[in-house]
Amino acid sequence: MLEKEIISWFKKNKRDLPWRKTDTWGVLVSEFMLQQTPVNRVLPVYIEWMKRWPTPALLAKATPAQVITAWGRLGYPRRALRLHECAKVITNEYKGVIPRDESELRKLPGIGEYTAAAMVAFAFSGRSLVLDINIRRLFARIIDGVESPKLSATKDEKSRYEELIPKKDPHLWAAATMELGALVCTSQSPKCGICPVAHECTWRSLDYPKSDLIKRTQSWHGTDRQCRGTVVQALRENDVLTKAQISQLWDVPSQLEKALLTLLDDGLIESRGKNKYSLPRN
DNA sequence: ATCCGGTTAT
DNA sequence: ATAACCGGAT
Repeated sequence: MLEKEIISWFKKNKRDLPWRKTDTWGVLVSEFMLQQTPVNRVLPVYIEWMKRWPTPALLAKATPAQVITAWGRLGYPRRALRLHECAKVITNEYKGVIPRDESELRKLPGIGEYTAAAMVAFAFSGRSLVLDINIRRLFARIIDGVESPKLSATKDEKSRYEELIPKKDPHLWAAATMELGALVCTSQSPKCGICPVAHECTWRSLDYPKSDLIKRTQSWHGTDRQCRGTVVQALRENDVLTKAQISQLWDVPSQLEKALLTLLDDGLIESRGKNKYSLPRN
């Protein structure tokens, strides 16, 4: 029985993560940070963040510059802005109370399909279909007998996995399958030797057929993303920078020009007078 | 040089 | 459906 084995494995082996013993706001902050960023990198930033802004109302009063700076080098700083916006909406339109309803959660900035489901499960101990890449990979293997899931979850995948959610403690099922996927059924060199359900894993029974899926690896050096990241980091470290100073940071002027425009457009930087830039101050 | 990860805009 | 969006670890 998958459910019993996975949940009992979870109870014995789960990591002691700070967002597993906090309030709904703490869970929300952690989910934003964990979108596209591994646990180890999130941990220190999360701790400081919650110390500084322990409620949505407090974060709502911060400036974008403070928020972007506190986000540090987690990557994709638009997430920091969205979390900030989210805190403002929760404060102003929900009286500071994070909604428990999945469709309400979906309306908030930065909360998509995954995060809404994760909040229902992890913040409210409710029933929802939580499908992150770890859970999808775990199910692909033990249920479907393939090494890797599709790029995005199909309707078929969703309806079949929906039926696996137990009536009792559905949130434990979400947490346990995610943890098993993250710690044991890893993408590279899965630890089948310590897997509580190795004996009923379809992929294993088939002798680990390889997926021929080509997973495009995103390049980094010399990309627009690296250029943007370089500019934002420089502005974390300097209140104001002239365009001349910023130009020193990147050797392809046209690319830098584009980065400045998109950063302005995203609200990640602002123009301060003629040819000067800073993080947004209000 | 490759790996790991959701949301949003088009 | 596809593209754009980060950066530390290995």
